[in-house]
Amino acid sequence: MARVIAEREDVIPMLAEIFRAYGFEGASLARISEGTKLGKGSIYHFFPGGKEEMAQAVLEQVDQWFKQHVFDALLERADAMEGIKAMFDDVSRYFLSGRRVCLVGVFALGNERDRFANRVRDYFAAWIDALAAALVRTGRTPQEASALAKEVVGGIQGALVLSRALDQTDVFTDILHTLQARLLTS
Amino acid sequence: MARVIAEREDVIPMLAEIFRAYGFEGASLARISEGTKLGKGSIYHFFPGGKEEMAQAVLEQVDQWFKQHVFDALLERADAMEGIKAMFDDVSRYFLSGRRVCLVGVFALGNERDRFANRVRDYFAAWIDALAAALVRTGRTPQEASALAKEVVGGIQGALVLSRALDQTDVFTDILHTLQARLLTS
DNA sequence: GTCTATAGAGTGATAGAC
DNA sequence: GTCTATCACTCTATAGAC
Repeated sequence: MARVIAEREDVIPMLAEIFRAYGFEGASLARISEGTKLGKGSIYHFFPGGKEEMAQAVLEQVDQWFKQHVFDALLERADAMEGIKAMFDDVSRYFLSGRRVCLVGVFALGNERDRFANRVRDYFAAWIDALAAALVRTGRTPQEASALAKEVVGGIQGALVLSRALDQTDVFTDILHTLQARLLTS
Repeated sequence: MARVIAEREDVIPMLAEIFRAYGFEGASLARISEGTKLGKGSIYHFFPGGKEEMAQAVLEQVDQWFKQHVFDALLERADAMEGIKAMFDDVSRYFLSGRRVCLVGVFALGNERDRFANRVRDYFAAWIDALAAALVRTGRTPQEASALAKEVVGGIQGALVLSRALDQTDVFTDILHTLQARLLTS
């Protein structure tokens, strides 16, 4: 038995979905073992630090995904408006039009926040900074840009809460369209 | 020995803070016992249905608070604008300027949502409907009013996520001011 | 033999229910 | 307080690639 069936990298997305669904405390090793189809031995082989290390790895991967797909487009695209449009497209796809929640948002609301405070803060700070920088390039003042960026990033998190609460994905897409329209006009 | 130290009604607000802080699964009986200064026996005397009944009682009380303070002001004040202003004041006070999270929002994001789906849905639906009705009375079309109400209620939830993530209460109050300004002008 | 990925019995602690 | 189930985690034992 036992040759390479999975690698650490392959396990992280599965862990992400489990932490998303159950939070940090609710993600029991039984659920993780079931969700990854891995025995405890394999799990602790990949993550000797236990659940803490698993969550760190997941947050790290979320960070990297947003950095590559969202933040870099906002910061580096020659046309800032195009970068902002790309952000909304990527975010809508990433959150499956509201059916998937934001792991960092879930952690921010729970007592997990204290344990992962730096990562949670940095994730949102990086997003707000990147969006604000793009908005400055569209002609906003830094003050306007910062306030708008916070409103939009917060609005996206709220849209996730609301669409899940009402169980209507169109609430998520409607709010995202409204937010996008506010950034691209005036 | 054993005289009435607490009543069921007195326990509910304490339970609310525990569920807020730890979520449904994270609110262990040990934490509940410690937070309420009640033995397990007393807890099960008040809530024979266990944690499920405790959470239902808490959600019920949250519903009633919002109905009395927020929804009724929105629906019944002669001056709809005044009702909207009162909503923002009450909400800002209720959430302690962002330091306290929304219990229903926390439940909406977690797998608790399925267990309490009706209550979670009804809470947000009632809020959105009451705000939209007030906005119609300020001269908006029903379509505008509904979209704006969803954006604002979602925006408040997002402001809670963001202010906790960044650990800055002024993010919450800033976003609420922006949302309020959007409703009271144009 | 060594190394890595696997499975899972077994640990004490703690869970919720009563 | 007592119950059983489950918790996170440890440890031993395996199989196959070098």
